[in-house]
Amino acid sequence: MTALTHKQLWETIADALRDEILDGHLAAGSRLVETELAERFGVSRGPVRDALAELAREGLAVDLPRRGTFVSSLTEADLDEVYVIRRAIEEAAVRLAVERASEADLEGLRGALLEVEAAYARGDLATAWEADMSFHRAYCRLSGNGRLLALFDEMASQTVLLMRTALATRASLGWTPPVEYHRRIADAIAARDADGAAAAVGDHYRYTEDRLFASEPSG
Amino acid sequence: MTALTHKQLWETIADALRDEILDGHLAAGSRLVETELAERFGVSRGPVRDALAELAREGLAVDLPRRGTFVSSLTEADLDEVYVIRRAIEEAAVRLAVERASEADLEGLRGALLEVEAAYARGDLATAWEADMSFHRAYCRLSGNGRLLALFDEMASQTVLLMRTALATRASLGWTPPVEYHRRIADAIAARDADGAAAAVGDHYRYTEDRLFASEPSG
DNA sequence: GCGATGCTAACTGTTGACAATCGAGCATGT
DNA sequence: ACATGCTCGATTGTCAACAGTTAGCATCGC
Repeated sequence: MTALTHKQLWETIADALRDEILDGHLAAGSRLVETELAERFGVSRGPVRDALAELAREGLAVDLPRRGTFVSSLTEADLDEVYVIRRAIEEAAVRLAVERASEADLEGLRGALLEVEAAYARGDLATAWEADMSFHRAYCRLSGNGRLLALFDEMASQTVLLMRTALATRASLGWTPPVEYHRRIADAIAARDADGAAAAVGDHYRYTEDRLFASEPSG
Repeated sequence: MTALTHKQLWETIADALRDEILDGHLAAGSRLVETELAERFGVSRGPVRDALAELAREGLAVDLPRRGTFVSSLTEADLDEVYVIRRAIEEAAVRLAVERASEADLEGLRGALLEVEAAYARGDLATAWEADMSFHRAYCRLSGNGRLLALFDEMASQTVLLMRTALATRASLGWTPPVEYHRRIADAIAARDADGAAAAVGDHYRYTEDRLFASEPSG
């Protein structure tokens, strides 16, 4: 807690609180008192205030006016909501990407795809997840729609957020990398096949949601 | 500027600034100095700070760390971006609405539709616009996806925001109410026809975007 | 004359204190 | 015993001042 070069102070506070909430150290419904937190972090209430606002924006906390801020509980339904939105915006994204992507863009997309496959192949789940997200982000960027990309980023962070809750165990159980879907998406974009790309994205998410929600991993 | 019962102080400040920006009194690129604004509104820098953060979230201003806040310029491209996203999430919304809507829900949807048509019929553009938005919001609510609804609300406010800029004149020129599309959407949902509903939403937005962007309103 | 360096002014990020507001608990009246 | 009103404590919303940083400019050296 010493250096803190430039990375907005309240951002680091938000990170710390986010970790505590997701790790279960702060139970759902707990009160987040500005004064307490300010003292605990050794700062004033200003940055704490901003951090709480950020958490509220992310859905991790809820702010009752004149009452205080409380940590909200996240369930599987939340993750389902996020996936529905991701599917919708990514289908739109690939349709635009098909029209706008240059050859260099397509090359970059293939590169991202290879990274995902390589990471999965050598069993490096951590980087595989990151590369996975980067791949999705890549074609969202190719859409040329800044707001769409920002939206994806928001939903992506929500995804990793929700994955870190109780769902984490369950999600990691029956997980099989959706690499083939990724390849289908990339190929369809390269072939300038909008419908095919959108369908591939749809199949990707149907597959993922089935893995996560449909059946209990009781075997 | 006296009463201000409870409606968050910074919200009224944000409203005032938003108006000034959209009315052109604050040119794009202008600096929004916290101290100045605080003095102008007769408050401290705290609420002003929150108001500027809100404007930044809305995309009306951009915040450079340690530099200040500047009003950003909005173009037709922004409105196009918003419509792309609205179409994507509303297509997803109607698909969900088809599965979840009760008979009472469908009745409410038809009611909203009638309000839109009535307002358009008697030439009351102002309420027609509001009713129009309410209709769209209605089926987004029926999706049962809270995040999706929140997203729609955000995009809806962005729409009215962008409509108030220079686009306002242009938009109001060649405008023809897309009532038939509304009816198609409502009917498809009532018929539990997911593909039809999504297609209707798609056609609606294709029509709207054509009206707005495709051709200059040069007669 | 031109580039680098140090200064200055302005603005943001942060701080600790003050005031307004809300909920809980208690006293009081019925 | 129950409802009602009041007071008190706790907590947020707000404020004015301080410190750190950045951009712009003048000065100095080459």
